[in-house]
Amino acid sequence: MRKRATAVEVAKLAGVSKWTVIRAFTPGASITGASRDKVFTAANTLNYSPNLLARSLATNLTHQVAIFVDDFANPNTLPFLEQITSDFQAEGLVAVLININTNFDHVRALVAAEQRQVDAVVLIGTSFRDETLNDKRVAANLPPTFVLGRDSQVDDITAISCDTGLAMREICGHLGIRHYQRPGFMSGPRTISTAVGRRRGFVDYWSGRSVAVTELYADRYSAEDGAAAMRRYFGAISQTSPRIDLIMCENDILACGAKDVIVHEHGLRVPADIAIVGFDNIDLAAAPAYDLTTYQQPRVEMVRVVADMILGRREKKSVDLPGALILRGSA
Amino acid sequence: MRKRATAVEVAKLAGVSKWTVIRAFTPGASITGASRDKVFTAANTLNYSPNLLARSLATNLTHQVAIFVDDFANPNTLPFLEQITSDFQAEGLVAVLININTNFDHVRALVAAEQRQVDAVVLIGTSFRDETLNDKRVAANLPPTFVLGRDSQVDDITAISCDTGLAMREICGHLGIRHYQRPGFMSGPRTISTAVGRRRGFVDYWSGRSVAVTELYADRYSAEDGAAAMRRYFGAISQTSPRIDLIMCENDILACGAKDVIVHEHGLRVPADIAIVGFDNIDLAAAPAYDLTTYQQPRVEMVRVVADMILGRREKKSVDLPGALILRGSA
DNA sequence: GGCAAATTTGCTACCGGTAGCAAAATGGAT
DNA sequence: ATCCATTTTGCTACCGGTAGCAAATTTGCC
Repeated sequence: MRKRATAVEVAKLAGVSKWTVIRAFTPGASITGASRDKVFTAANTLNYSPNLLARSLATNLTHQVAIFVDDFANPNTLPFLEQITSDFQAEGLVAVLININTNFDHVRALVAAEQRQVDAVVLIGTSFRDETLNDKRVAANLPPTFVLGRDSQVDDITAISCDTGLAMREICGHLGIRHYQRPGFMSGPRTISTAVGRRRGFVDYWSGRSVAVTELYADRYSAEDGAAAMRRYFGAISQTSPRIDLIMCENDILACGAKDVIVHEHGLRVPADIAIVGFDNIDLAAAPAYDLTTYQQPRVEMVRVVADMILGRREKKSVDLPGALILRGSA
Repeated sequence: MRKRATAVEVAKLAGVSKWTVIRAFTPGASITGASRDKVFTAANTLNYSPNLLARSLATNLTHQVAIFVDDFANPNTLPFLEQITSDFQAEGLVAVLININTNFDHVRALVAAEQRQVDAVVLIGTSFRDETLNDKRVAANLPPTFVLGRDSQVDDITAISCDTGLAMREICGHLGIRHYQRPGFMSGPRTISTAVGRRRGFVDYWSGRSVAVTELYADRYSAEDGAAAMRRYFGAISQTSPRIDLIMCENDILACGAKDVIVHEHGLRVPADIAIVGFDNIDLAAAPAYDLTTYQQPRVEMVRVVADMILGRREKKSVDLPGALILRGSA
């Protein structure tokens, strides 16, 4: 790799001082058209553009945002990444993607993010344990931090999420009309608060009508784990007890796994024997094979809100945004 | 956000010079255990860790790698991102995710990457136009650049890909045994060279046996576009002409779209009426609803090779790595 | 043309590290 | 205790920008 030209070299070629070069590249700086032109032609021949590393060091602003993802199994992650990178780039921000896994825990990730002086941290993915957010080292010295698509119990962390209460009222309102009798809810790992929010909304609706909800738990958010949870349920119920006639899943990928087992392993009809509802509206949910009734998070708005908060155009304050019920054949 | 402590502040607290602090944080530096301890306790109370921005500026090494993605519709992107971030983080590298789209073209992306002084650029996703790789501005001043999962016609760009020739021989060998007669191949946009590689391998196999291959083209890599291409095919053939009995798709997501149309819109049986083969082995391909015979790219090895090349542990030279045929019910 | 005001340009100091040399401290042998 | 070799520590200069002040230049006005 050839060494990049610096402002000093451009200055020499253009016959000005390096500060004039800098000014030519600083919008709104005080500089005459003539010198700007001289600088630009020189910069062009040398293929110069300012070194953002040096700029960041001096300004204490990197325009880099760390995106923490711990849920690569969930296809919903990808459209969120697309939306984030696209919106951020339009604002001059760049996304540093950090994978939280067993080899690289949240503490290492936070240290890495801080060391690179990111302007903000955005957590996406549902599997963050609550303890993660409560970690002392987290609270200590953190750039502005946001969680997408789940609640935050931690003051310093701003949650931008889908209005779960509203979502569940809309979903259950629709289901109620269909007169389902024996609802079940499948959530992911028990410690995780997204689950809590969605499950609570669902359970509350039914307990308001004195109906108990059967609870299923998947180990992680993946189709296989959703299928496994469903199999455990079928294995546990006796022929005597009445089967659930409706399963609401915490997200689509669990719902897909559940549907695979319901249809292909038990030959049941959806929604006649068991209705299924998911959450997130992943691409797969629209496939004829799944045809899932689900709920679309307001992804575009959520990301815009985060961007606005990072750029200081909007107060950092947790918000719930309304999503949209997507009616399909499964419920 | 509280201001981070600097080496000078730690030095003051520890009663040493800032260079001693730096040395305490430099593996292999010449420093006594005693002063290292003093420094570490001081650093601990101040929550200090070195500013990597400043380090990068001084060393001309950022340990940041730009990942260019232009194919967020393809679910295969996500496991690649997972593998890359995971492997890179283990090596002390960090991934800067850059979304190439109509608002942010490859030239802007390259400028952004250069300005941030990334150590390398990795292109993933299939939709990069060949012109992208040939762009003059690209060749000019580029950090080491790699393409994952496709060929490179450009010398400066190292291609790490799945051995397409081998893959097609394995796939077609399996198909040949089943005695399919009228093969079709569905590829993505015509300009893209991944398609060329896979299609050529497939077409060559059949032309070796004097069988013509019907060619279908999808506009982009998504299930919808795969479905649309399939519909166009069904719309175009007359009842008289014999239908294809096998469709090989350039990747799984196209294959899924194709299967949806074949099964749900035309009521045909897979593989009895039409066999389907995909490529990539995305999660979805394993779902009972799709049950797709496909080909697994050697993702882990590919990413390790890229990491080795970036870190200078291996010569930068295009390689083809062997993948694995995944036999399922669709062919 | 002269002069004050406004604009443009150049300058020093700084962001927080690193490289590599010089000075100081330590250790071992006599 | 002395001397020399070795290790440790401190220092200057630098990476490529930015901030903000001072000097130089241009402009507007009479």
